[in-house]
Amino acid sequence: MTAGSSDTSGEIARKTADDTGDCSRGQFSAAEVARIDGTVADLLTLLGRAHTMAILRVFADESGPLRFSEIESALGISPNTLSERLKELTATGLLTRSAYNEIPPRVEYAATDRAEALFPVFGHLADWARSHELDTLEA
Amino acid sequence: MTAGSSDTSGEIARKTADDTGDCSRGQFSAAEVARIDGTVADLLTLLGRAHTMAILRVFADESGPLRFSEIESALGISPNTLSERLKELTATGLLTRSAYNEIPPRVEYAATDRAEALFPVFGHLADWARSHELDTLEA
DNA sequence: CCGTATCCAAAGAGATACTG
DNA sequence: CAGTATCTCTTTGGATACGG
Repeated sequence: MTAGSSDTSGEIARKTADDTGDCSRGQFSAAEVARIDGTVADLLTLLGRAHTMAILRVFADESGPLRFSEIESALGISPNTLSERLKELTATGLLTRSAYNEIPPRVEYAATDRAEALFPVFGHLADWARSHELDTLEA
Repeated sequence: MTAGSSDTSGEIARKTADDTGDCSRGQFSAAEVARIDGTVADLLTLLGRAHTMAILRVFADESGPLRFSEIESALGISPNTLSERLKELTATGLLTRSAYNEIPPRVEYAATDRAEALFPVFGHLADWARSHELDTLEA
């Protein structure tokens, strides 16, 4: 990581002053940009999947570890779907999984700092949605 | 769906209040938050679809109107898929479509201010991806 | 309690051919 | 040139039942 999250915030604050989002371009090689581009696309694909945002929002709301059944009953989704989402989110390092060998067995999921670093972006998206007042977003 | 969640957006904003000094957040009704939440989720679903990010990146790169065949050959995707994405993007107000009755016919697509306002968020996502150096994002 | 296995229905995306 | 019409293959998500 670079000099910490403060420089990221600074870059974010500068925002649209000069152009339309090629703040990553110019100082990075084409391959670098392509790799980051793919990463962002993959992330958006994951976030776009059913219930992923809802799951993350539950974690942002509770700001503490959650158990499988808690999320399941909070969202009302089938266990296999929830299991897949949790696997994906732990695989990308957005959630951690802690299993305790107890009876009854207990497994706790918690949001990582990666996820916490991502939450502000959701805030920016919410700002965007609010300021532009979309109403035709339904396909 | 998502019964029980109240002011999720406000919580997110408070936890990470070090962001770009953007507009006020925290005092919105549950219905308001729910609407914005759905809008953001819909947006992410759209952005997560195949080629959507690539299409928008082409527009961010060229910063000018583009024709159907230009995008088609630039990305190498089938015309029906591209047609769907363009319809979705124009429906959400991210692109405009201008048809000219000429021979040969000419149609130009251009990014709207909504899209331009969205590009910085992509920059934030890129910053996030870079600072956290994801490598396990592939499903 | 925490999942996995299996099956099924629906949506997504590409290839190809064709029209105004 | 700018799409649309089919067709097909794959991916995804849910219901249900069962196992550690």
